[in-house]
Amino acid sequence: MTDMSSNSGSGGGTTGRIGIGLEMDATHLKILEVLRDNGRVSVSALAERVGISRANAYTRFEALRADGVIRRFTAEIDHQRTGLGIVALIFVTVRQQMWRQFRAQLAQMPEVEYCAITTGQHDAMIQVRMADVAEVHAMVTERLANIPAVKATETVFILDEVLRRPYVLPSDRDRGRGTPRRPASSSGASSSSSSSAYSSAPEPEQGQGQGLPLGKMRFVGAAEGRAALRDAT
Amino acid sequence: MTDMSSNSGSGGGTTGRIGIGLEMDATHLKILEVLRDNGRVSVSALAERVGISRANAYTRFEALRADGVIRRFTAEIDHQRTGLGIVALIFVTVRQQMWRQFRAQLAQMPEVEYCAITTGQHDAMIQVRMADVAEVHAMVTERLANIPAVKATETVFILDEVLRRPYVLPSDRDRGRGTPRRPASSSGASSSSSSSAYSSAPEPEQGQGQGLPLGKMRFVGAAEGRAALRDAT
DNA sequence: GTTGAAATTAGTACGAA
DNA sequence: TTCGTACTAATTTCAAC
Repeated sequence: MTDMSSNSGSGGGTTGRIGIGLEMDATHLKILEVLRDNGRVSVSALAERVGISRANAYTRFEALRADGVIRRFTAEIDHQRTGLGIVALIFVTVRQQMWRQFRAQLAQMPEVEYCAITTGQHDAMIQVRMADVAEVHAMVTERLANIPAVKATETVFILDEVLRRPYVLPSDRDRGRGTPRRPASSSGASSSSSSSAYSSAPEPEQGQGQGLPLGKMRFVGAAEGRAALRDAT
Repeated sequence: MTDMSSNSGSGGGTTGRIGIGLEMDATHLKILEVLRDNGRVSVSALAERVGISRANAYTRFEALRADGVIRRFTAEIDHQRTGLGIVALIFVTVRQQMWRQFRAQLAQMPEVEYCAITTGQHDAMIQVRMADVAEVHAMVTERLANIPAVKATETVFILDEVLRRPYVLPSDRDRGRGTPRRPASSSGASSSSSSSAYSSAPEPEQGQGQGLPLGKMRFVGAAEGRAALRDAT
């Protein structure tokens, strides 16, 4: 369920083109904010909290839903309680031109909570939630390994989930600290946007000092990482 | 908001102890299933879909909420439409014994959607959602770099989010394929559980054949990865 | 885009199985 | 525990402003 491959005919999905058919004004964002914290509020209460009339709230609520800005409503649950307390990230290297098969196989695995195509050393990251560590091992070696599209995997375990917000909104950054970067509205993307591969090699462990801003930072592009995997792994 | 550090006094958060104060039977799981797909269903409709009386549905619904199995209800939104179409993963190496500070700084960053402490090469993974690539760059170099607890970062971009399920339930695996691993109920964890660090060095790029199940798989433990980072990076 | 009233539905409290 | 029913309170819908 919830197959998000709609925004990706073949490759680049995350290229911003916002506000198709619905102008995202401040009121709409405020509605989303309320709905993020409490997805079960009545539209009446929603109207009150946002500061608009009920009829207006109904109209906007339905518009957001119909336009697809709101995909669905869901419950956030405590996975410890349901017995799926082990979380793991599986980084997958996919054989080229077998993406379609990889995607198809993925849809058959209900224990996968999240899967994203990434730049960098690996091609995809999968997040799974399991009852214990042995199950993760079984999943990786028995199920993922049997997919021909999967060339290699690398698994790390999540020891603690520090932060888990339902989602981020453009209006959030205006609150955090005094860093309002963008007006958060209107049309096209701004400033520099060299689509995805963003590489800049760092100095190899120089200084190790306290607060050196740059130099310790790495933006791993697709080509660089894949070469490194071939040589060093 | 939504600080999940409650289940982690210091380190190991994801160690399963389920069903405290509430017996998770099949009915409860079915309720969660319905609520995952539609968090706004009325309790009446919920009762009908689960196959119990309304009174019972109210009781169980409230019990799940009060017991913390259901944390909150939220809306799933289309980030393209809100103007935050760029997603990035930032892998962070944290200076030892500066975790508390790292966590505190993280709470101050509203653009962070998810943060998990991981085993492997890095110490933590942060997921951010931004308007464009430049913003990610600014966030990493200007904000993360200024946190003394942050020793190094590695950023990859998400090209496409293939799958994004609200959450996984134990009952899901019984549907996917014929692999019902566990009865999904009752008390303690089972079988082998060597808490977290799970290491097993692979053959260094042998064969590269089509369907070799093992050997291509890597379980990266904490110690191994950190040593590799110190030497090779 | 807003307010007000009717119709419907949701939430609560009880007793019975 | 769970179910069924009746009562109360709220929400949604629809109208006119």
